[in-house]
Amino acid sequence: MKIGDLARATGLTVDTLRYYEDIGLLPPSQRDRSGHRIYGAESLRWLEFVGRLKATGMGIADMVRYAQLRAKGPSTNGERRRLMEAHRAKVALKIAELSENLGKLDEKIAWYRAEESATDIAEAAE
Amino acid sequence: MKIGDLARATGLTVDTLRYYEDIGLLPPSQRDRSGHRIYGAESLRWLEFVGRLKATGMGIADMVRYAQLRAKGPSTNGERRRLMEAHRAKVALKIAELSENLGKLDEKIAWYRAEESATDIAEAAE
DNA sequence: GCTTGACCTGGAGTGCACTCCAGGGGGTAA
DNA sequence: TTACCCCCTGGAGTGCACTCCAGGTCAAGC
Repeated sequence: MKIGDLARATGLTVDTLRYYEDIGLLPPSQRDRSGHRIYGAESLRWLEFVGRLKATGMGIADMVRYAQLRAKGPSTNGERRRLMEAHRAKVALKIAELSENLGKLDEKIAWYRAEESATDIAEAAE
Repeated sequence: MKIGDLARATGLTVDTLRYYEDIGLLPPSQRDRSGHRIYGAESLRWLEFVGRLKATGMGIADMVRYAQLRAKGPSTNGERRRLMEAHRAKVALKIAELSENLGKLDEKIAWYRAEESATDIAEAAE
């Protein structure tokens, strides 16, 4: 799989993939004899995982830290688990915050609806 | 209330408040005779609302749009309600996405725990 | 009367996460 | 063989949301 294929498969751009490699978020890939990057299925799986971390609000620096531990092998499992647990707690908090704010938004929308009804009635009475 | 008081009350910085005024997110305030900004309780309430929009991922440009409609008065109620409804839908989607990813994180954590248990057992057998 | 602290303005600088560009090479299809 | 598309590198540029700074005014406390 060449970089363009991986880009299509992940929804990222070719530029983003090269950027991820630069900063150490994507391990340096194999190259074919003309210097083009070649990727396997494991790159796709890793980027899907990275996408989930990103979707849950993890910053690049933290993801790179995780990637570095992963590159060191199974001896870092404990530390990686602790990172995931800490991140899980943040995500749970974020969900709680969003849910609370969703309630406030609903109140606001209900208020607007009530205002509009009041206006409609006032207009109907004219 | 002076700008420093409002900053303390909202948790924003003085710089951020002046920036919000510059871009039209905070209506221009009254000034005292030496040119210092003076705010009332309604500024605090507005900024709390803005904070909720921000916490739910609304960008500055959209918040400014909403602020402009608000400044135009009740005739824009319908449009403001529609903006809130559109935003509510995005927030609900975001919550669903986060919840799904929380599940995946839990699976990952469970996997690490299982690996660690396996390692413990192997070590105990040595 | 002088220092201190909060405030003012306009503009430059920061951090993040990309995104784009110039200048060049390689493989294949008409 | 020429046109086209994808790939390469190093480096500059972008958009967002602030954040900081220089140089200055003003009111209050010691």
